Amino acid sequence: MTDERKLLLLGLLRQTEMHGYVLNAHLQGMVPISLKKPTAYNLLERMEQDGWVDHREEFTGDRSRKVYSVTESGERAFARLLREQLGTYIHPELPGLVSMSFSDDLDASEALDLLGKRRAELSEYRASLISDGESHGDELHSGSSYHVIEYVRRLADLEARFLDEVIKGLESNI
Amino acid sequence: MTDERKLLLLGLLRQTEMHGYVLNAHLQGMVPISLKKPTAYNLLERMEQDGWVDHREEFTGDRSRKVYSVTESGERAFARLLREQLGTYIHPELPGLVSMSFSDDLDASEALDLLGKRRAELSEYRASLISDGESHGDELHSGSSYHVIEYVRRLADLEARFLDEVIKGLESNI
DNA sequence: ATTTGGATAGTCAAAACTGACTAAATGTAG
DNA sequence: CTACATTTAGTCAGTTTTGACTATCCAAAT
Repeated sequence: MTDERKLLLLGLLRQTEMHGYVLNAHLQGMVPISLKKPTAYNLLERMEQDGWVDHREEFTGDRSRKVYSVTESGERAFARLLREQLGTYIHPELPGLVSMSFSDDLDASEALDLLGKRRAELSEYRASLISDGESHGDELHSGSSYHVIEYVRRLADLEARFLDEVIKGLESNI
Repeated sequence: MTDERKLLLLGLLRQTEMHGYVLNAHLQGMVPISLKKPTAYNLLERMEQDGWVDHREEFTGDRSRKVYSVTESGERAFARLLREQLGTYIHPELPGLVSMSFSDDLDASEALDLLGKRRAELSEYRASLISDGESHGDELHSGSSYHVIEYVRRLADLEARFLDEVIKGLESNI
């Protein structure tokens, strides 16, 4: 997923130049993709080597920070990556299904307990999506973002229904 | 996701001892999780170092293969991992959403083209799930597997609806 | 009998990712 | 004003993952 991460960084930097830490702040809690701090710094370095981004040193008081911005070449790379990725379907990995597949190796009552815990965690996550309401994530808010946010919600609901069905199935043969 | 991969390998080996290549055959096309050959070999090695699995050399004609099986300690590890993972919700990464979020940086007609291509690829994937019908993946077929398979289908349908909505949205403001 | 092509079995070097760490600046409670 | 916690900014070493490669075996075609 390197390319998707690069696209994300370029897309954010294109809107506002910023330094690594701010970028990171934007990334924490960004729903669709995970990009940890060290990865972000690493990608910035590599994109700088490729001439996609550029940085100037900024001094706040004594301390220097690297403020990154996108170059011409980076703009072209952004467009290319965007085209590439927009036109390609990649099907998501679904963590947690393996254990579910083996759940019959536990006795039903214990499996139920555990799935109940999982279900609670899912509810919590789902709730965090609701409470965000419209104010979610400031970034990525042009046009189709509404659809994206709605999609993330529906996916959570689908997961919930799925879990509930599995739980019901287990309950019936306890 | 190392732990989930380990759980998968242990779960398969518990059912039938086998050597790396067979394992790999089972893994290719297994829907929920991706586990490439070198990763599988690497995990087997590490789990052997931890005493979770064991192997004997088997000679077919001239050639030797390592046939792996799960040890006592591996059984315990399996149970522990299973409990851990069954009781934990991990929310999936959703590749492809970043580019969708930036789709407005292309003009609508081009974005539509590209999303059309993506949509076609999704359809193809969805169709491959249907055609598998009941015969899918032999492994992981106890109890809740029906739910898992059904869930994978519904997810694909949700993705399709989502894409269609985005496409419709773009069409309306072309 | 030999070449060709695919299935089988695995290895390795390189890339990608992240947990844990450092260290400076900035509050902030006493 | 000073000790302590928190935020800001970044680095690094280690683990994990994988693309690409090697090499053997078998079956069928030539």
